[in-house]
Amino acid sequence: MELTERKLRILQAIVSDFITSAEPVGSRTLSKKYDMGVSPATIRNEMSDLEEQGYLTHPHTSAGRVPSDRAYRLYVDRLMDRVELSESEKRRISEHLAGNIIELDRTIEHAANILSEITNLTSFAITPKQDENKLKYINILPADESTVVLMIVAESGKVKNTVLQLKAPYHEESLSLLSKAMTYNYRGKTISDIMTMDIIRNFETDIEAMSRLAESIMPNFVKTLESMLDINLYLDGLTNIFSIPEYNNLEKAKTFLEMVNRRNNFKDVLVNRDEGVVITIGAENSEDLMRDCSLITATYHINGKLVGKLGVIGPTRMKYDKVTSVIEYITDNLSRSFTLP
Amino acid sequence: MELTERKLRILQAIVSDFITSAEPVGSRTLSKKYDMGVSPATIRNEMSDLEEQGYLTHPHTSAGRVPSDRAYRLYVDRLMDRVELSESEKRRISEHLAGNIIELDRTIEHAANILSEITNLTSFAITPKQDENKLKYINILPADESTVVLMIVAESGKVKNTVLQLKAPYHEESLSLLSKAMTYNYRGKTISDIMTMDIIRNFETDIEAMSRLAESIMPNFVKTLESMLDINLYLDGLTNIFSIPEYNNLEKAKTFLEMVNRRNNFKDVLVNRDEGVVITIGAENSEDLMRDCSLITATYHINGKLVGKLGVIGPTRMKYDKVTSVIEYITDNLSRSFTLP
DNA sequence: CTTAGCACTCAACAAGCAAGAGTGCTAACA
DNA sequence: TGTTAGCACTCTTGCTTGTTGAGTGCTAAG
Repeated sequence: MELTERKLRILQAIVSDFITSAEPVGSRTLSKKYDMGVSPATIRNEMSDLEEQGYLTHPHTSAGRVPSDRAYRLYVDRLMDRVELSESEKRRISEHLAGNIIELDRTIEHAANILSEITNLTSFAITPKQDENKLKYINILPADESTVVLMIVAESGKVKNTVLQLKAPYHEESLSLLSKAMTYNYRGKTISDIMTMDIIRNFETDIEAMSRLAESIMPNFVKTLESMLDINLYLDGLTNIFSIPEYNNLEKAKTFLEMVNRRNNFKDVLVNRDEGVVITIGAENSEDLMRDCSLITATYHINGKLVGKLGVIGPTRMKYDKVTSVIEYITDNLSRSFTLP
Repeated sequence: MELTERKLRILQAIVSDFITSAEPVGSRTLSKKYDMGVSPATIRNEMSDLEEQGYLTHPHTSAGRVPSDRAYRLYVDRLMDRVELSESEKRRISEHLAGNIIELDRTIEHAANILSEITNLTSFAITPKQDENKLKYINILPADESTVVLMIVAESGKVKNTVLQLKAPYHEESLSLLSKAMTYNYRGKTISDIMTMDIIRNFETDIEAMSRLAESIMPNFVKTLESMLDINLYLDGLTNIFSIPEYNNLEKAKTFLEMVNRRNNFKDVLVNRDEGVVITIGAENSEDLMRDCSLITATYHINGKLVGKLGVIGPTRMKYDKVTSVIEYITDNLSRSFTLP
C-alpha cells in the first residue's frame, strides 16, 4: 500500500499547485505545467487511485482534485523542502527584535507582528507560564501620602507593579521594613507555591505599624501575584484572513474571527501543545472550530527554561515550508536574545 | 422652513423604526404601527417633503424611506429621550470597574469590555495623554548581577518600569545615588519637557562610577519616558459587527475591521475629539473610511485633570439614546474611581 | 501500461419571468 | 385647503431555464 515514486510526484505537484492557486487542480494542467512525461489520462488514473487512498478529494464530479488533510500531512512529513529565508527577511526580523532593553512582553508582541507580516497569516504569541518562576524580591515604594507602589521582581527578570491606595497614611520606614520582611519570607519560592500554600495567612509580625500595613497590602500582593501568572496572548494580522480565498464568505470569516477572539479558549489550546515545532492540520486539531484550519507553533525559551510559544493559524492550504522556516527563525532569535550571556 | 409638529413625529417614528428593524420603512407600516391618526397617503406626502429637505433618502423607487445623516443629527439633538439604565446593567458596570487597586490600564480595558457587551457594538478606550504629567521620582533597583530595573513614577500615579541589561556589574550604592540624583534633577518636570529640553544631555556628575552608570542608563531612561507618553488603545467587541446587517457583506466588514485596526490612525482621530460627549454621524466624520459610521465618545478624568476617552463605533443606524446613556454612565464611574478622596 | 477519444457531469453565469412592496400622481371628498 | 382612495408604475427578490467550459471516467487501440 506504499505509494509509488510517480504517485508521490503527482501528489507533491497537486499540493504545491493548490497551495499557491487555491483552485482544484486538473489532470491537464498538471501534465502541462509540471511536465511529468505522461499524458493527462495517465495522471487521471493515478489521481483516481490517490483519491481512493484518501489523499485527494473531489468537490464535485467535474472539478479538479483538492488535497485532503492526509495529503498535507504527507507533504509536511516527507515531501516539502526546507526554505531558506531571504537576506532582507532575516534583516527585517532581527531589526524587529533588536534592542538592548529586555522588554519581554513588547519583544514578543513585535515577534508576532513581524510573523504575520511575512506570512500574511494571522499570527499569535504567548508569554511563558510563570508558575515555576521564583520570586527575587518585593519592594514597596512611596508614591503619595496614601499611595504606594507594590513591586514584585522575579528571578527571570519579570517585573510587575501595582499602585495601591491605602486607607491611611503610612510611615516610610514601615514600608521598607515590610518590604524586607516580605522579601525574606518569599524569596526563592515559586509564585504558584506562594499562592497555594498558606504562607500568606501566616505572615505575622509583632510590630504594630507594620502589621496594620501588611493587612491592607497582603490581599493585593496576592492579586498581583495572580496577575503575574497570567499568560499574555498577542494576536496580529487578523485582517489578513480577508485576502485568503478560503474565507471569502462572511460565515467562515466570522467563525474564524470569533474562534481566535475567544482568547482564553485559544490560550488553552496553545498552552497544551508540545514543545518544538508542531504542525496540526485540519481535523487533527481537537477543537471543532479549528477543523478547517492548520496551526503551526514553535517554542522559544527564556534563559533556557521558561517556555513561550509563537505561531500562525490559517487555512489548511498554507505554505507550510515557508511558514515553518519563518517561525523557526523567529523563535531561534527570540531564545537567543532572551538568554543572558 | 421649520418642521411641523407632525413632520417631527413622523421623522421620529421613521428613525426609531429603522434603528431597530434596519429595513426601509414604508408609509403603510408607519400609519399602522405608530397610529398617527392619518392615512398612508398623507404620510407619503409628508415623507416626500422630508425627503426634499434632506432628512430621508430612498434606496430605490419602490422601497421605503431611510433616515439620512441629517435626520440622525436632528434625532440626536432634539428628538431622542434620555434612557435610564436598568439596575442590573448598573450593577454589571460597577462590578466590572470595582476594586480598591488602582490599576489604570486594566480598569480602562475592563470599561471598554463592558461597554461593548452592553451595546453590542465595537467599543474602544484610550488612556490619557501623559505629556502634562509630572515626574515624581525615579528609582533604579537591583535585579541581577548585571541587570537593573528602572522605575519611573509620575505624580498621577502612573508607574512604568523597564528591565535593563548593563554591560558591566554595578555597585548598589551607585544605583541609589544615581536614583537620587535623577530624581533631584527631574522631579516636578513634565515628561514632554524632559524629552524636548536638553536636560538629558546636561546630566553630568563628578563621581566616576555614577557617571559610567548614567551613561548606559540615560538612553533607556529616554526610551522609557517615550513609552510613558504612548497612548494605549483598547478595542473590544470587534466581532460584534458580524451581527449587524450593515456589515453583512465581506467588503464592508473588511473595510470596517481594517479601519479600526489601523490603530495609530484611529488613536489620532480619538485624541483630537473634544471633551464631553461627542457624537459624529456618518459624513460628519472627517475620515473617509468612517463616512458610513457613527462615533460616540465621552471623556473620563483622572484626579480631575488628565483626560482619557471611551466610546463606540458602529453603523449610523445605532441606538443613540441607549448607547449615549451607557457611555456617560461608564465614564462617570471611571472618573469617580480615578479620583482620590 | 499508456494514451487518444468521447460521452457525461456539474458549477457558474446570464437571461427571463412573476410576485410583492412601496411609491407618485390624480381626482374626489370634507 | 388638507386628506384620502385608487391605480399605474418601478424596482427588488427569488425562481427557473439555458448555455458554456472545465474536468472526469470509461473504452478501445497502440
